[in-house]
Amino acid sequence: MPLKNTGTESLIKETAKRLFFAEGKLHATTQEIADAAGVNRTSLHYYFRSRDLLLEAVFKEAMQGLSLRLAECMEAEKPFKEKIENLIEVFLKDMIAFPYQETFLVTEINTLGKELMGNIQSGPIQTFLKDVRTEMDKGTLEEMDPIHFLMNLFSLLSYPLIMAPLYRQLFQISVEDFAILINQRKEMILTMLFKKN
Amino acid sequence: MPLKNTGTESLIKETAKRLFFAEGKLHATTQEIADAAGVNRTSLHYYFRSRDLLLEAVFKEAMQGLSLRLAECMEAEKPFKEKIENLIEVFLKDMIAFPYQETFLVTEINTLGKELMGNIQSGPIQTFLKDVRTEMDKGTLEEMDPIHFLMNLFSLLSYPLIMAPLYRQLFQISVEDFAILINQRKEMILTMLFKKN
DNA sequence: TTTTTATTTTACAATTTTGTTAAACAAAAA
DNA sequence: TTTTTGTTTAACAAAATTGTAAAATAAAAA
Repeated sequence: MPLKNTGTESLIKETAKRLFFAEGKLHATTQEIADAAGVNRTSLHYYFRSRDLLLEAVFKEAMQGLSLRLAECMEAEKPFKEKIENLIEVFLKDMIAFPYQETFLVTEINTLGKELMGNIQSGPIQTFLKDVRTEMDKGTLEEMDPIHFLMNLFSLLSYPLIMAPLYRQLFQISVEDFAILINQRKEMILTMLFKKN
Repeated sequence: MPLKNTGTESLIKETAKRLFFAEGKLHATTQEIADAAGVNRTSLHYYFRSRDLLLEAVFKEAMQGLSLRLAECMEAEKPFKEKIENLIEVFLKDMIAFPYQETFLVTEINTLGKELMGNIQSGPIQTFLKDVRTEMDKGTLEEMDPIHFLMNLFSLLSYPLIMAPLYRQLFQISVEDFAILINQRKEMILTMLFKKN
């Protein structure tokens, strides 16, 4: 079964991801995607049959990637604090490259429905939540529902990057100065999350 | 000049806001908006001329509202900590009602361009940033760029509500349990932001 | 080489979405 | 009452977007 595999299929998918996740063009048309990929729009139908199926493929891959990244960070064989440090680095890097990935996921869930996401491994997260609880018992973390701890972590990580265009206006700062601020956030988040003493 | 003022114009605008901001239907069509409002689609053109102009109206009003809410919270005649408490209450309430408002604003900025938002009063924010700096000098707040403090505040406030559909899956919790968690966040955010001693 | 097969493109069709024109309607003014 | 004016609707037109069929192309297989 000889596939020529010109790479067009993944080119289209990656281009769609770039438009959706990196550039925030959440309602990009098939034409816009094809143009950005430098291919004929019909190729998009050849490989994905319809726009909806392309979106579904993009959605599922993103979901799977997120799930995998989470699991890898959470199951790493490291002391708790190092795990968190690594997690911050990994997700900060991802958010800088693809700030609108999560936004895409949520809005697609809202429109296409939640059936799409069966791919989530909730196991690693549940065990990690227990690790968080253990740390709280040890006294290294403030007492709270472990879910709050994780939500706080991802809030502090993601939100500023998602809302960058808005906050640059509100705070009247340049793209460069904003980038500097973002680079300071890893350390800052760590001091926010862990107890001082 | 007697206007009959049947309220249709604002009905359309409020319905659009509901779809965009509350239900997260970020690509609602004019037909969907008209149907949701229970009016003929042509009325939408009668009052707003085009879809883009309706979006522009919605965008500008939301931006103005946000700016106003911010200014009112920040300029209030209260001790700093009470200001923050009030701000959390105000914005948490708003985020519960309209979780996708900020998402809408950012994605529209990305597509329609940044020309739209001239309406922002940056003055109140700038003076408030100085207040934050003063509090840090007093020692009630952790030392950091005041912009970080504000970004942290809004991150912790907004992000969990924006990403609720995603996080409910990741954490495997029901809508009800999630709502309970959200209700705990005001107190939790306060203890995260202010120094313990 | 010819044949086969996967891929790409062209041309066209169908559907969806938006926008316009003119008529119908309803309430206040004359 | 009739007239006027603002509002709503119906019917139609235009544009944008998606989808399909078949032809052209190019690379591997025979």
